[in-house]
Amino acid sequence: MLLELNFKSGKPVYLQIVDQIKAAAAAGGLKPGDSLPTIRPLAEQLRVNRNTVAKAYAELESQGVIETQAGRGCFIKENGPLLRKDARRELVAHELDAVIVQAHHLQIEDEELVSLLRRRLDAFADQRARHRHEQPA
Amino acid sequence: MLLELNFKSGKPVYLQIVDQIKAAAAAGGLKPGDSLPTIRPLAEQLRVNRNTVAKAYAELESQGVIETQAGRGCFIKENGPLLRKDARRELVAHELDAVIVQAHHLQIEDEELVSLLRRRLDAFADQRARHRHEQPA
Amino acid sequence: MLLELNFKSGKPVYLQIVDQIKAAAAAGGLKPGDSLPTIRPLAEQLRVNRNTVAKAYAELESQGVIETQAGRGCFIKENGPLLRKDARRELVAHELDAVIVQAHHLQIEDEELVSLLRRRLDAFADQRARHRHEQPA
Amino acid sequence: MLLELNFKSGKPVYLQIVDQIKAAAAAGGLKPGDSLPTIRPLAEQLRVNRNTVAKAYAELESQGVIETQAGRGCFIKENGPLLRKDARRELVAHELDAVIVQAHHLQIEDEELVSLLRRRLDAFADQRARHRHEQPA
DNA sequence: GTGGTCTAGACCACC
DNA sequence: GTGGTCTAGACCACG
Repeated sequence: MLLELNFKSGKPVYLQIVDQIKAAAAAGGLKPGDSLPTIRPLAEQLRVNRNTVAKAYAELESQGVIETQAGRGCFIKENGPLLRKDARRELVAHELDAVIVQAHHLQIEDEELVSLLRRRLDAFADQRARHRHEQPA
Repeated sequence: MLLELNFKSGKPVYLQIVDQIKAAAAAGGLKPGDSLPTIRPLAEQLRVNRNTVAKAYAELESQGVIETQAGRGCFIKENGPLLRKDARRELVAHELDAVIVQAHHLQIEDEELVSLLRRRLDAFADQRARHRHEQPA
Repeated sequence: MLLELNFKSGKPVYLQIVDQIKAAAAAGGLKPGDSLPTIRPLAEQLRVNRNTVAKAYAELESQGVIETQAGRGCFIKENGPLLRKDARRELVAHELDAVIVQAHHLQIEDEELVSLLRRRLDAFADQRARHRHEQPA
Repeated sequence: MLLELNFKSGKPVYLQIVDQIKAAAAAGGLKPGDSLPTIRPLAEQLRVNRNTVAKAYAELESQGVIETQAGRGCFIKENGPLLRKDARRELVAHELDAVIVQAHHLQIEDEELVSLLRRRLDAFADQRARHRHEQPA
């Protein structure tokens, strides 16, 4: 688990933490049940205030990505599907629309966008496979 | 020129204006020399504070997309530097990664994501076709 | 909108705010679109730090009860059902179980519990009716 | 004497123990003079740190519910003040209100809530019947 | 004016 | 040791 922060990006630090942990979970680097680094040491390592990390973890918990047990630590959650399929698809569709607009600005053809998506999906799948291989549990 | 604002997206309103105008310029809806609506009527139409539109125009000018001629109005400039293909692809790839992570957390399969993308692309194409039909100009 | 805090209850202040606003919304005292008191004045009135109120509002937003528009204020949301029926029922069932256990301890018969629930539901319905009557919009 | 802990509820574990023992005492499941399980086996059975059970027992003693006799064990004391019916009903009514608010936000109809309560009551009754059958003691 | 982020430091409850 | 709450005060982006 390696987090990299960019203090100049304008993106809130706590959100950078949130997104990187979500990405690690999605890529298989963090599996359900895994424990996250505890707040204080992580804050120290990242040269950030304790509360900033705490806010990131709180956000992750409210998004249902992790589970925090006061006095024990924070853990990656088993993911139970809470939203109904339609709602989930709509959320993603909304994000896709933003990408499409952006791609259109940048004069990237529709078919190229699709193939780009396939390539990135493959990259993620590879990562997950590698993680499975490294820690066959 | 039709701007659509989303007040709930969290994305700053002035940036939505900036991006949509840039998009229209990139897509050919606005051509070099075309005049933009003046601040006051546009603000009224969008139900937005005049400062917000002014800020958007200022941002566009500082990015070299438009040119304001005091007392006359604002005009689209000759198009600025277009990024190299690789760079543009990388930008979009980065955005796609974020969507992929999100889709994974929402337990949406890879293939479903691809088909969702295709469907949204089709929807956009339809829209464009309809616009061309309405304003054959 | 009148909030009353109990600083000795052990219950976090920000949660007291959250619960009272949720209750007001459920009882009809706050309707979709209504604006909430802004953070700073409310904090002053409640003799609480600004951040405490902000945390309460953030929690309300993440629960989908309110909508915050930076620079404008916070508003009660139109409620769109996000979770699917099953999941919602399960959440409530879980809370009911806790009450049942408690009632059982206190030697309150099943039938009495049901009639107690009916009485409280009626009380809420009355409140809502009164609010509708006071502000027939 | 059957204790059920919920590690995810946010409610401190030691308080869950305290409340359930108080409840059992109030309901007559534990009578004055009855002995409580000793700390170590109970901690083992509940999969909890011994300190947690010890803290619960200390709390119970300080509340005058139990009495610890060094070297012998812990016993239920002559009963403290049993709450009047009204007071007990009010406690439960207060908890029901919280559930009603929650149900309202989840858009669950009043009648559905009542039927949900009935269903959960039945489930509990079934459980009790099964327990009686298994341990006819 | 609004809300949002971050820091710093104190205190608490829990395990 | 863990996470959670609250305070106080600074700075920023937005309208």
